Order: sequence, then C-alpha cells, then structure tokens
Amino acid sequence: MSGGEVITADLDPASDRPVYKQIADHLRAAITRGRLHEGDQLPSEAELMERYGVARMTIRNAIRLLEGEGLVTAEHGRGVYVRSRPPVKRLASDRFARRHRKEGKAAFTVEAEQAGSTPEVDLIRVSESRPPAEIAGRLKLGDGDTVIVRSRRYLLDGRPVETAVSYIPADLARGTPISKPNPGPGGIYARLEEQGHTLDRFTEDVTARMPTPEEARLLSLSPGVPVFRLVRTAYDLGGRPVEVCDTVMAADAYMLSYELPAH
Amino acid sequence: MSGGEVITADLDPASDRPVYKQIADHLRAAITRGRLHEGDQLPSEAELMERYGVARMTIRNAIRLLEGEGLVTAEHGRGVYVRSRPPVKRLASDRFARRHRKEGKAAFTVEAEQAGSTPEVDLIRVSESRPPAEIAGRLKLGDGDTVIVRSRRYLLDGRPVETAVSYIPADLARGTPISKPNPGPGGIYARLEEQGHTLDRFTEDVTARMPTPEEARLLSLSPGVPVFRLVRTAYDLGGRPVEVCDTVMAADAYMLSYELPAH
DNA sequence: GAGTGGTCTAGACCACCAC
DNA sequence: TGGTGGTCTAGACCACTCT
Repeated sequence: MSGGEVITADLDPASDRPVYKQIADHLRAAITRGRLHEGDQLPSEAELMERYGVARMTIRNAIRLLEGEGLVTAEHGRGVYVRSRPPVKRLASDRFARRHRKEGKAAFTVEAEQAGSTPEVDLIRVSESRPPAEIAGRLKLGDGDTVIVRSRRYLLDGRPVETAVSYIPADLARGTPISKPNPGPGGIYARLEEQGHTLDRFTEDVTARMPTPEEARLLSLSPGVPVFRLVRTAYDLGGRPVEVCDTVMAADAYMLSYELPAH
Repeated sequence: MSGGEVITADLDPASDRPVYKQIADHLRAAITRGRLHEGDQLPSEAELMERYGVARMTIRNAIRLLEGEGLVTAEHGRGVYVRSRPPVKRLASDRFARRHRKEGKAAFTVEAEQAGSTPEVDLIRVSESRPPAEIAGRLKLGDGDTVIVRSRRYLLDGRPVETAVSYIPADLARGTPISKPNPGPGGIYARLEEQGHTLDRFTEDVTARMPTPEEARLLSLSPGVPVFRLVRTAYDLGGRPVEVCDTVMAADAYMLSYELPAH
C-alpha cells in the first residue's frame, strides 16, 4: 500500500543504538532526503512491524520520536503523515508604525488582508483586576493599581494562531471604549493616542517553549510544535508604559522579523 | 522516599480521559502548584505503579508526556526531576551597536562578561564554498559566486547554547583575516568596516522549532526544549548585504529583546 | 467491516548510578 | 548491590476513519 519501498536500509544488530532509534533514523532520512514528501503517508505500524520484524511498541516509539521532532503527525484511524509546513506569516518590525494605524483597523487585520488571508478574532473577554506581578512591574504600577485586561484569540483562514492578553492601566482606560469588547476603529492604540498618550516606541521580549496543554488546545497545536511567547510594552512620548500585551503564538505559523541599527 | 504524598487526587475510572493523561495531570498540578519544586525528584516509576495500581508503561507514558512539555527530565539510573530553568541570557537590540564593537571583542564575549558569565567558543571551522540557495538570495549573489563559511559553537559557563554559521561574499574577504580561524580584534564586523563596508543596519528573522537530533546533540538539549533559528543579515551604508549569520540557539537559554519605533 | 492508530497489561533483560 | 530509568516483547481491547 503506502510505499514500503521508501525504506532502504536494514537494522544493524551489532549497533549500540536502540532499534527504535535506528528505525526513526531510516524514516527521518526518507523524509529529509525527499523520498517521502509533505503530506505523504508513512507505512502503517503493521507494515513496519513486518518490515523490521519487531514488536509494535518498538515501531510506535520510533514514530513518537519523529512526532516530537515535528516531522510527522499521527492521525487516529487514518495513518501517520509527513507534516506539511503551513504558510508562515511574517511579522515585520514596522507593523505598529503609525501609518499602518490610520486605516481604522487593527494591526493583525491589516496584515492578514495584505497577505491574502482571512483574519478572525474570537474568545474576546474584557475585565478589570489586579495585574500579575510581572505585568505590574512592566507597567510600573503600585500595589493597589488595577488594569483593564483584554484577552482574545486570533485566527488565520480558520486556523487559530495566536492568543493575546493586553493590560492597560485602569486610569488610562476609564471613560473610553478600551474597557468595552469593541474598542472602536484603530483599536486600543488609537484610543490611547486620543487620550493624549501619543505612542513613541515598543519593546518586544521573545522567548520560545513547548505549549501547556491548555495552549495546545486553544491553538490546535500538533505534538512537536513549540510556541513563541512575545511580551510587548508600549510607551508614550513621556516614556510611560501604557500597555503590555502578552501573546502566545504557534511557532509554525510565524516568522518574526526585526531591524536593528548598527550605530 | 521521594514524597509519595505530593499526589493527592485519585484516578477517575468514569472519565474518558486516558489513565496516563490523568496521571500526568496530577503530576503537572503538583509541579505548577508548587508541591514539587525545581530540582525535586518525582516518585519513582515503581512507586507510581503502586500508587495508581497500573502497569509500568502507563506510568512511563505519563512521564514522557511531561518530558515533552519541558516540565521534567528523566536521568538514567538516578530518577525523574522537575526541570530547573537555567538563567536566561537577554539579547538586547543594541547588541551590535558600534559602541559595543570598539573594545576589540566580539559581541558574544562582551555580553557574556557583562552578565558575569564565562564565554567560550569552540568547533571553529572556516571554508570557502557555494552558498545554499537561501543564503545566496539574502546576499544577492549570482550563480558562480562563492562565500567564506565560518561556523562555530558558543558556550556559557561550559554549557553549549548556540551554533552559528556566517557567510561572507568571498570577494569581500580576500586578503583579510576573515578567512582565517581567528579574524582578529573586533571580529569580522571590524574587518568588514576596515575594508570600507561601514555597517548600517541588520535584519533578524526569527523562527522556532524542535531541534534536529544533530542540533540536540551539539547543544546538549533535553527533550521538550525547542530552538530559535535566527538569521541575521548585515548591510553596509550602500545597502549591500555583506554577511548572513545563521544561528541555532537553545530556546531555554535566551530571551530576544527588540525595540520598535511607533512612527 | 477492514484498516488505522490509541491505550493498557505483565512480563523480561539491560544500562546507569550511588552507596 | 539495590534502585533507577531504557528497551523490547506479545499479546488484548478500544476508538476512529473510510468505504
């Protein structure tokens, strides 16, 4: 059926390398050398058991290894397939430039449409509370201060790609639509600038790690796909931090692009 | 021995959730709620088998799940431990500013010493060859053009954290120490500027993924630790790309920090 | 219904570590 | 030497998908 001929090498009984790793090596080589392409189905567990003359768990261990490397995904009842790389969205370092903010649309929406994708936002929740210590520190808030918390999820062409939680000091948001689910045209940055907090610069701190089960669920992540955690702080012309945005992004959906001066 | 009392909940036989996932949930909760701290040992497989009354493979599946999430590491012959987060090196967006380049030291060395760490560089190799297509495109090179390829590995306090491969157009490197293992004080950027290629700006493209087995070996990565791939291109004042540096970094060792203008 | 992967059992032997 | 995790076997039953 699904191409037992893609594997050419035999096991080396003399090798110290465990059998399941040798099998994973064969399958990995078949993928990286192009004998198996994106979307191709791997031989079934039964076929591989026969091919190598080993028990089922040995085959499953080999496949689990490749799954953890992000090379294949197993689909219950269907088979194991070579993972296809989804199109990557490139986030340019000028994506929050003011000229992109004048259209009355949020950055995510503008960018997605320019790339020919369909953007969606869901799971919008807004509340007011005490911020976590890390956020309070970034916003330079005192002990009793509260923030407006805006959380939402972004999707591209139906696929969830990013969750985001924004924290805005409550005193900046009062009397504005910032504390409403729909903050109006241009998003919260437009509202902050209307309040006299003209934006000057942003900092972004980027880390990467494996997702929590909750994040994997919200972003429909396959095994072997890490996430970016990107924490952006917006400063006004007075140097005051006016928003912190804590985002978790499917790492296989993004390329982050930055420009650095040499002087 | 190692605290069977850290797990409080029992299995729910009525639940659809597989037993090994329920066990993983219990252990994960013990970690995230602070009943198990960084470096603590989990109960042994034998203890957990008795505690839950299940077979060994069920326990091992639970632990493998947590390993893949980066929460624990199993050490052969010793036990399973809650992963301790190593200190993170913060890469600031001004790390290639000219003022940091005047000391006669490379960026990695300067930064590490400022942070109180001991930097090392090893596995240095230099050669000349045709660049991969992706690199040739970034350097705007033609078909026959060759590049100097400089690869090396960086370590902090003895731990490997990053591999890097630099590509410099061969015509810029001829007659300079750029094609020698030791390029001299200030590194290759200093040499390029001496040749009249004053640096103007850099771009960095950042992605994240799970490591290949080769990368995991070179960086001594535990299961559940992704890597950053950071491709930096250096441009001179004439807008010509003069170097591309392709780096793979242990994601648990770095925070990438960038500054974005709002205008 | 046939074929796929997902879960689980009950053993065996081995390799590594600490005492 | 005893305890730890690593590999492997040979089964069983289940859940999902496609036809």
